[in-house]
Amino acid sequence: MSKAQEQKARLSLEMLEFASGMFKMLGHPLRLQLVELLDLHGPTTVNGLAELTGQAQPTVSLYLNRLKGLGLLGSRREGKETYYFLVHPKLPILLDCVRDCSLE
Amino acid sequence: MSKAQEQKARLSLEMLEFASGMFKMLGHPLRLQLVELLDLHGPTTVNGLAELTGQAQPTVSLYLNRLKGLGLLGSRREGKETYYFLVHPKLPILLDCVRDCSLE
DNA sequence: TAAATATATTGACATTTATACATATGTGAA
DNA sequence: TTCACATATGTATAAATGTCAATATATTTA
Repeated sequence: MSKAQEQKARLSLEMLEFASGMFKMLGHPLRLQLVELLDLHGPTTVNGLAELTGQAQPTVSLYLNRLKGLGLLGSRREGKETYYFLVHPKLPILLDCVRDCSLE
Repeated sequence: MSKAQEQKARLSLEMLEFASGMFKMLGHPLRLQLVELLDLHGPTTVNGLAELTGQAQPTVSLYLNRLKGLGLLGSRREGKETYYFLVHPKLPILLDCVRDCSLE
């Protein structure tokens, strides 16, 4: 089977569940903004993101944890601070899609 | 400003609202499956999609209308049947992202 | 150990959303 | 107009989610 045919194979129900879960997680303005800011600024602390978004710290922390739980983000602790960063390889592509849309 | 810099401009709150609304709409297994099937098969009737997904007709009709309302799908009536089809230009790109993920 | 700072967790409430079912609307053929 | 079929809409209940305040945990410094 050629590569093009492979790419157009029908998605399994399992994959649909997984992918829709991803989209659902991005289907919230603040969560999408957090991902976008991490794409622009690289690893950032919870308070840094709270200031950039103007949201309360517990709210930001909660969403960052949920994004991490789904495999979209990672985190590392440095002293008192926790830096979050993108880990899922497709996120920059999705964000570029969104940026393209905003230019049209 | 270079094209690369344009592409990395920070998204407006308006755009974040709009884009997260799109992702939210795709954040449901059946809605994502409907979009995927329309990408694979081209324009398809409501009953056709109900059979392909195994879901009840009212459920499929409801979701198709919501996808259309957000500008992701279009429809045309031919006699008794209504054909739905993709209209948003970024959907095939997003679906290819998902298909790529399922191969890794 | 105590205090200060950064982050994570919990609980309560309102709102939204999913789901299933019944039914209404619209179309073409008899 | 009446019937049969395709689609759309409405309703009710259950489940999931957002939001925010209070509080707990963890780390560093005094």
